[in-house]
This record gives sequence, C-alpha cells and structure tokens, in this order.
Amino acid sequence: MNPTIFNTLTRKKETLAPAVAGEPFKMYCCGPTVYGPAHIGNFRTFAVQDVLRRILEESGMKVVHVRNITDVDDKTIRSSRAEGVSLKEFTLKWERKFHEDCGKLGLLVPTVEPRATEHIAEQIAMVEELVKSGHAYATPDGSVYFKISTFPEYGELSGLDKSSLKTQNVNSAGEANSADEYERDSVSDFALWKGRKPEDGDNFWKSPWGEGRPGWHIECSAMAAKYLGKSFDLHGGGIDLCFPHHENEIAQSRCSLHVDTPARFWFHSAHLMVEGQKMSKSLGNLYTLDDLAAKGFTPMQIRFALIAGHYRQQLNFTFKGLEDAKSALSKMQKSLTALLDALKISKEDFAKFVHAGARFEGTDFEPAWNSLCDDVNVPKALGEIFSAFADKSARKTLADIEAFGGLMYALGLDVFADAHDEVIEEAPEEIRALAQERWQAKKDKNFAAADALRGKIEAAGWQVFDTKEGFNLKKI
RNA sequence: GGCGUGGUAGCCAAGUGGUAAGGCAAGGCUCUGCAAAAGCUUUAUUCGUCGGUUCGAUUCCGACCCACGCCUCCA
Repeated sequence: MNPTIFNTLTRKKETLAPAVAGEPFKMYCCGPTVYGPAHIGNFRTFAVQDVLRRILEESGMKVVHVRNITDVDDKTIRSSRAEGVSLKEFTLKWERKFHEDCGKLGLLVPTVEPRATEHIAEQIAMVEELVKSGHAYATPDGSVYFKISTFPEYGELSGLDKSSLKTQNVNSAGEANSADEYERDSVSDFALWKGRKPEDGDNFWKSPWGEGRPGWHIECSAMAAKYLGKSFDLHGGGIDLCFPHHENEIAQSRCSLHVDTPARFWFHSAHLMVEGQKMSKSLGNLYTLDDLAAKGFTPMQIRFALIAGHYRQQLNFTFKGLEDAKSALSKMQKSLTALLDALKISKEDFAKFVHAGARFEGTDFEPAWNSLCDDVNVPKALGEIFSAFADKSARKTLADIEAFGGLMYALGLDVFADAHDEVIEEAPEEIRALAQERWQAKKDKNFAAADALRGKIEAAGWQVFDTKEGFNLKKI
C-alpha cells in the first residue's frame, strides 16, 4: 500500500511516490536555527517528519532526506556576539545539542544536513540569477530583494492574496512594518541578501552587491537544489513556514531554476499548544527535552506524546498527556512481552524485526499499517495496534510479530527502551534492613508490625512490594 | 478585516450517510493477610447550538455560538 499525505499545495490527499519510478524519494525538511536548545514544539515537527520518512521506507522506498542547519541569521549573530564567541563556535555548540536530542528521540539521521554558512556561494549564484532575470533588485544599502510583482503565482501555497499582502502595513502584533527601512519597492518584497550592518560584527561575506549575508529564505532553495535537484518530491516544515518561508522558496526556486515547482508535495505539521496555551517565552512553557527529563519523563514517552495526535491537528501538550503516553507505552510493552513469551521469541530476536520492508498483508496489524499510510494517521494506527493486541480470538503468529516490528520501525518506537534504561537503584543498607524486618514480621503473620514497617520505609522514600519468594524495593 | 482549522465521554483522540475505534483516568471482580503489580470487566441512546435535505446525519447543507491558527519573530 502506498502512503498518502495531505498536500498543502493542492489541498488534497495524494499518493506518495518518487517522480521517476525506481529513483529514491527526495524530501527536504526545514531544519532548526541553532541559537539555543530546541523545544518540544520544534521536535513535534521533526518527529512527524521522521515518522513520514519511516513510513516511506517501510513501504519500500529509498529516501534521501535533507534537513538544513540554519547557522546564520539575526538571532544567531546577536546571541553569539552577546556571548563574545564566534558565530561558528556558538552555532556548533547548539547544533551538537540538537543532534544529541534528536538521537534521544530516535530521529533518523538525515542523509545530508547542510549548513547555510557552507553554501554561501550557491545562495549568491541563485540571487545573481534572480537579478539577471529581472525578479530581484539591489538597493543602495547593498541588499537585494525579490520583486513579488514579477511572480504572479505568489501566494498559491498559502492561499493568501498577494494584493492584500502588498497593502499590509501592520503586522499581527499591531506593529508597523517598516516599509522604508530597506528601501523596498513594495512592503511584501523580501530580502534575498542583506547588506552588511554594524550589528553584524565580522559576520559577513563578499558578494556582487558588496559585503553582507544571505536573507532568511534563500538558503533552503539553494541547498535543496544542490542536494535534491531543481525539482524534488516533498518539502516539509511547521505550518508557520507555509507563509512566508515556503511561499518565498517557491518564488525563488521557480524564478531562478525555471522549473514548474521545486517540490511536488508540501507537508506541513500543526503547532503545539502547552497546557492549552500557545508556547511562548513569557508564559515559561517552552519546554526542552532536558526540562522534561528533569521531571522524570523519558525521550520515548515524549516521542509517543508528540506523535500520538494527528499531525495536521493542533496538539495540546500536557503533563497529563505525558503520563498517558507513559502508561500507554507500558501497556504496549506488556502486550508485546506476553506475545513474545507465548511464541518463545526473545526480545533480541524481536529487535531484528524492527526494520523497513515488513509484510503486513493478512496480519492482525494490517489495519494499523493502512492507517499510517492514510495521511500518517498515527492516532488511528495506535488504536488499531491496541485493538489487535486485545483481540484474543485471532491467534498471533510469527508473521504478526514481524508486522508489529515493522510498525515499531515506522513509528520509531522502542517499547523496551525505558525498560533498558531503567536503572534498578539499589536501596541503601538501612532500608533493606527495614524491609527484611518487615518480611520476617509478615512471615510471622504479625501484619500490624509489617504494615508499620512499610509505612516507615515509604516515609524514607522507598516502596516495598511483595513477590512470591521475597520483596522488591523501588524508589518513589 | 482577509484566509484557514477545530468543537466527539472526566481527560486525550479516531471515525462513518445506517446507528460511536483506541489510550488515560475511574468503578467492579480475580489474585493478595492487606497493598503494589498483573489479569478480567464496566463506563457516550450520544458526537457545540438551532434549522434543512434524507427512510435514516455525529457524518451532507445553512445559520449561529465558542476555541484556535496564519496574514513577513516562530517548528
């Protein structure tokens, strides 16, 4: 079954396949601006893209996945200068942190992860072509702007009316857009190249228009074209990038590369709310992986929570939701363990089934796979996974286990991850002595004393629970 | 103002012109001295409101109410 997605460009659900049969599926996803730790909102988008890539691979396609690193912009320059370190040193630090977090969340490493600063020449070449073909103009301050009036299709992706953009003089925050700051012909013309300013410090490059740096949008167009060709299969990003970023990319790529469209499919994921509110610094709800780890949540639980809602639906990220994810993951682990035991398959052998290319036809997990192929419907697929486990009438076979392994690959879930990572903390000597004392009291049927001792142990921060031949201690 | 999305049980969340998946939580039962854990099980006459189309609508149409997103900071 071929996967489908909702294509923002056509506003229809469409079947995904490479443009040319037999070629890899080429996808470009807008990556992070590395000026600080990425938050869960960023990771929702990357996790959804990761699931999409895994579904494509699971369905038998080879995927070339390009995700850029934006290592030059206002924020990176400002922050690096504030810290008194070079832009390179600053961005590399946050790039490493980003990669570390991606690894924890089980995100597959992109095929290519190009940095904007290492593709200045490509960006300049693209801007030059735009100037040459009359789609861009330079201003006296050494900047270059894209002239939107030369591109009638502008606004096609986001459905925004170009004429209204032109007259837009106030942004959503009610602030006046500084129309004359850069001497633009039109307020909606966007920067391809920014002339050097004092606050850029020593972060500038030479160009035909003088010293400066690339604009926000040109890097993606240039790098996508370099690594995936003038026209590739899919372009993804958060919904906020639909306009203006992707709209601008389309304008740049079409006008400089002279193609019908840079990407056939456009894939946008909805934003995240936190406890019912928009994420923002002022509300203090911009959680990072480290913030959540400090509260005791594991990356796998976070991944589950991030993908458990449909990607085109705004997700309300809550601590309750994280607890739910934890329980659901644990239930999945128990169900799988019982199944593996019944079929005498070890966890190690099961791990070998977690790969691309599983067969789903005729298995109990076929409905779940079909749901994933239907516009990445993860919530439906999860429901069908639990239903399949609950259905005892169908006796599971090795084929079912293999299919489940395929689903785990597609979702990027490792149900045993937290079990592996869980450190069985050894209780201190005095706690163990108390527990031993309680065990003896219990054996002597002195239950009042046993319960009193349990209270003492719990007060000390440990929980005791009995097994057939003894007791276990767990830190609360 | 323009464009767009959504309102389904206590919470999260699928779904369909033919009578509501799943997860969490909660209750009951089994097990246990009691717990914990585990297993089994129960829980929406109803899908924002009001109309319309239809044999039949949560699903289609219209109006309204509410929430949210984008309209050059944002994943």
